[in-house]
Amino acid sequence: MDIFLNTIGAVNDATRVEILHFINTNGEVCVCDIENSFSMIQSRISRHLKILKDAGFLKVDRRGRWAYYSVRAPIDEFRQSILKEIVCSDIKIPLLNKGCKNE
Amino acid sequence: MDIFLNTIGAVNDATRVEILHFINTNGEVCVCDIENSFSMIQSRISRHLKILKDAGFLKVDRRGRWAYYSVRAPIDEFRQSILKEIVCSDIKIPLLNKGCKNE
DNA sequence: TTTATATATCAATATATCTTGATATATTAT
DNA sequence: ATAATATATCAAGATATATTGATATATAAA
Repeated sequence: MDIFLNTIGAVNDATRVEILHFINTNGEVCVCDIENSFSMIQSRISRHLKILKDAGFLKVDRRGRWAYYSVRAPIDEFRQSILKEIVCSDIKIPLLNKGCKNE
Repeated sequence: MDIFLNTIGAVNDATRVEILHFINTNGEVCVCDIENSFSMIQSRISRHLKILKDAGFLKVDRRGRWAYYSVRAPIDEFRQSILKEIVCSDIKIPLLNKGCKNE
């Protein structure tokens, strides 16, 4: 039950669904790209990324001072079906707007 | 987004997951059967059934003074995948304990 | 070593959701 | 018509979750 509710709880929030859809669409992005694209404060983004990662939807790859997030692969059938439903639900996401000052 | 979150929100609660699994396992049951099997007060059961029904997981059939709830059929692929995950998640449910005084 | 950038986490507040007990409505039996 | 049973809904309090602003840590550049 705990794992199920953790997975479901992660996508029970509009902000996280948008972020997940954004990463699924754009591939690997860093936190400041999301921050810049969504115009949200960094602590809010960071918190939601952690929840999505802990729920098994995202993985993170740290390189230099950046944390690159992407959809975990391979991903199990259930999480895949959630991602599919998000894609089919025609959810609006902003255009990718790179936010890093140096890279 | 609203429909997606409504569907997800319905199964983002341990009580509702158990009730849904219970109905999926036992077939058509009335509210007092659930009340009696789960030892929960009636208003709580009734509220959760409404949420599951409004989210497209359950249907209700009123006969006499009883309201019989069952899993909606046919059910779409996404809700089906959620039901499947609940079945696979080995969630504990009580035995069916009929609660109606007359029928 | 100092400064700027990137990210994570904490504490406080705001917001949403759940549980309970009371009440309302409907159906059936007496 | 009255009483019993079944179900739904509301208001109040309890609990959980989200947002913000502040702070901490780490990397890299100057």
